Formats: sequence, structure tokens, C-alpha cells
Amino acid sequence: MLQVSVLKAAPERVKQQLKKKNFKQPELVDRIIGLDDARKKIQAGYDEIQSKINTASKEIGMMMGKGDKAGAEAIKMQVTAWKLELEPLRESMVETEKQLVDTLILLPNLPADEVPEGKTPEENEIVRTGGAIPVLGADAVPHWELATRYNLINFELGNKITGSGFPVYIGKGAKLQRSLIQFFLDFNTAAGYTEYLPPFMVNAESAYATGQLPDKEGQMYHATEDNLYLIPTAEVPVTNVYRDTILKESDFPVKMTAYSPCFRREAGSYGKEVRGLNRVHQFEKVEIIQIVHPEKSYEVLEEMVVHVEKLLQRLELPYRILRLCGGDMGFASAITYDFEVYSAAQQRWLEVSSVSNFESFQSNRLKCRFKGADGKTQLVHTLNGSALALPRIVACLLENNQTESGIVLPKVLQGYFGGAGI
RNA sequence: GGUGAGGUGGAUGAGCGGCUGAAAUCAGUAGUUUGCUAAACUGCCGUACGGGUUAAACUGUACCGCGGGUUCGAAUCCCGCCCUCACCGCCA
Repeated sequence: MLQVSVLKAAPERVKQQLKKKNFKQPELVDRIIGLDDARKKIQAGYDEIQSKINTASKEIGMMMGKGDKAGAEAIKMQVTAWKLELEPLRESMVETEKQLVDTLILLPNLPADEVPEGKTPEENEIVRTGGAIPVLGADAVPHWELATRYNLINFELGNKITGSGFPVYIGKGAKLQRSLIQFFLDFNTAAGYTEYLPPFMVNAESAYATGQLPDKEGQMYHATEDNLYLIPTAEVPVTNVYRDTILKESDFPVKMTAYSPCFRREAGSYGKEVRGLNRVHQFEKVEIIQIVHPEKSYEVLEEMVVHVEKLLQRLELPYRILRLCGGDMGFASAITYDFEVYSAAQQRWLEVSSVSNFESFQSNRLKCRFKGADGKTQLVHTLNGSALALPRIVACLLENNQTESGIVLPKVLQGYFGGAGI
């Protein structure tokens, strides 16, 4: 959620920025400013009357103490009259405030200056690429066939137990998952991230604070009996560690990493987009999160991008880093870098990580602030990224490293896996 | 699932209709002092939205889990909800 003060400081510039994000109702900016002004005016009137009532009530107390019953009664009459004036003001204040928040919540975060213009994924900017795209033999097959051939993943079994999009990992397939998780967590903690193992379900308050509610309600599985949501990413529980807190500058940077399964309903997908591991309802992911001083967030963003890049290099996978264009970015993000790895058998790029700076958009709802050197509290900046999401990494590892005699794993995984390949 | 207790500022915890935005202690912070380590003493130390100021000072309102109610006046009384803890039952 944006701060009203940001809109007020430069409404026209905000509208321009919203346009870049492909937001269709820039007029809401003026509406919000109007509502805020109205709210202030109403509150000023309300406060004034309330102040008179408070003063009068104290007088009554003193008169009663002195035994001046008649005097007290006279003031009581006056207070009753004021209270009648107060009621409509209170109603319109609550109503205006509700409208203000309801409208403000519709505005996406503003894109950073370096975010490219554009509306579709085709307009994303390729920042750099790395690794070599392997040349596969004519008999190369996609990962879902390899998974079956070596009995690593059973998709049909998942259908039986739960439903489509819930793959069952078996034997070496399961161990590969565990190896990757272990490797990622080790790599992240070595870089100074503190490991968390968070709850995999969250309450509505937490889901709201990180922005999953109300925007993406349909995306999450909801256990209605207990009103809890299955997390779509570890970002939700882990970022909420710092909900309603005021940090000191010396607490920066807060660096957290967490493994979790992620649950996503992913309505509306179809065809080869969802084949095999390309898109599933439950998958494993290791997330990195930082909470930092606002002046440092872009520096930290670069650091996180390099960190994720190193992971891909260690895995020896061909990758590319995209800077998303305004129209393709997420609602809460000020800038996002997507990481894609090349799936050699499917001959397409698959997204495996997304690193974003939310600036103060998330911390505003999260109420995560810090007290600066000047003694003023202000909002922190939050950033997060996947490091990494497993399914598509597994897809590429299988496809790109397939040989006639089996699948060769990158060196970095061999120790974790307990073998050179499958 | 049953029974009981309770939710107060960063923490512990007092207050149980007006003198309480809230004692005290601890932590934090600024300073004084003693030769260091350390201790003692003194001041400061909640958040949000307003007014005010170059900036402060100062000042209005709200907030003692959340939402209602009673009252001239509520942290304090009443109702509903949420949550936590303890014991019992069940269970990994």
C-alpha cells in the first residue's frame, strides 16, 4: 500500500508512474487526495468538540467532588448537546476513512525509474545471460518422460492421492529435492541469511500484511473451518516475523532465508504450460528476504540478484536475467528481476526465481518501521527473491544433463545427493 | 474436546469508574563521577492522525487484544468475538 503523502507530494508524477505499470485508473490518485483532505477536515471538527467534552467532563468530576450537584447537572446538559453534534461527524469520519483505504489499496506500487516501459512479457529487458545451452541428441526427451523412465516423479499417483499438480517424488527423485533444498539453504546461510522454518499456514492478518489479501485471495488455498491460508510462498510467514515492529538502524540488514512448500491454486492455466513440473499446485522453494534501510535497498537488490545468479552458476544451468517491464511486474513490486533457465528438451525458458524490491509498499501494511538517526520513525524497505524454486530447476537438470547412460548431476550437488547422477 | 486463568508500553508487571497515556523494575539512550574492567548517580525514553514552528518547544484527538454498550466521564463496569496460558482427555 502506498503512502498518501507520496501521492500528495507529486500527484502528476505518480499518475505517470502508474501508467507505466499499465494501471488503468490514474484518476484514483485525485480521489484519494480528496478523501484524505476531507478526512482531515472532519477530524479537526470532531477533535474540537471531543476536546470540549473532555474538558467539561473533568469539570463535572471536580464539581461532584466539591458537592456542587446543580453546577454539574448544568454542564451535563451541555455535554449531551455536544455529543449529538459528534455522532454524525464520527460516522462520516469512519466512512471516509474506509473509502480512503479501500481506494488506496487498489493502487499498485510505483515502478522504479529503471523499469522499462512495456505491457507484455515480450517487452521485458534481458539484462544478461550466462551458461551454455547444451546441444541434445535427437533422442532427447522432456523431463516428464525422464522422470517416468527413472521412476523419479509419479504424476499419476499424485492425481490419485490429491489431484493434478501434486507430483509424488520417489527414490532418487525425492532425494534430489532434498539435496537441492539443503544446498540452497547452506549457500544462503553462508551469505549471512538466518534460516527460518516457518508455519506453512497463516492467518488472514498475515496474508493481508504481505499483500496476498485481498488482491490474490483466489490464488491461495483456504482452510475455511479455521480461517487459515496455505502459504503460496515462505515470504508470507517470514516477512510477518517483522509485522508491527520498530527496528533500530543497527538491526539492519535483516537477512532471512526459509525453505517451505508452496501452495498455489493457479486457476486458468492449461496445455503445455502445465505439463510435468512446469506448473504445479504444490512445490518446494527456498526464499531469501531482506529488510533494509531505504537508502540501501537498491544496493541490496543488486546483491541479491548476484546471489541468485551464483546459485544458477553453481548448478551449471544456462540462465538469463530479465528486468521486467512495467506491465509485467507484480502488484507490490517497484522493480523485479526474473531469472529463467533454459529447458533444452522443451526448448523454452522457465522462470525459477523472481527478485523484487518492494520499497515501502509492503512495510506500510506490515507496519514495519525503524527509528532513524534523527529520531523519526519511517518505513523500512523489504526485498525478497526465490533462491530457488525447485520444480523447474529439476526439469532443467534432468533435461539438460540427460545422456544415454543416465543423468549427470552438477558437481555442487553430488555430495548432497551422494552420487554423480541418476 | 472438557475445565480454569488471563490478554496493559521493548520486557516483567501495578492499576480495577474522574487525580492514569498509564506506577515500579529491567532493558535502551544521553550525561556526571571513580585509575581500567565494572559500578553508582542524574535526565530522557510508546504509536497514529491533526494544529503549531525554519526546525524545535508547545498543543488537540485516539489507542491498555478486537468490536459494541452503559456513563457527564471507562484500561477499570456490561455484552460479543479473537487469541494465549495451565490442567485433564486424545495424539505425532
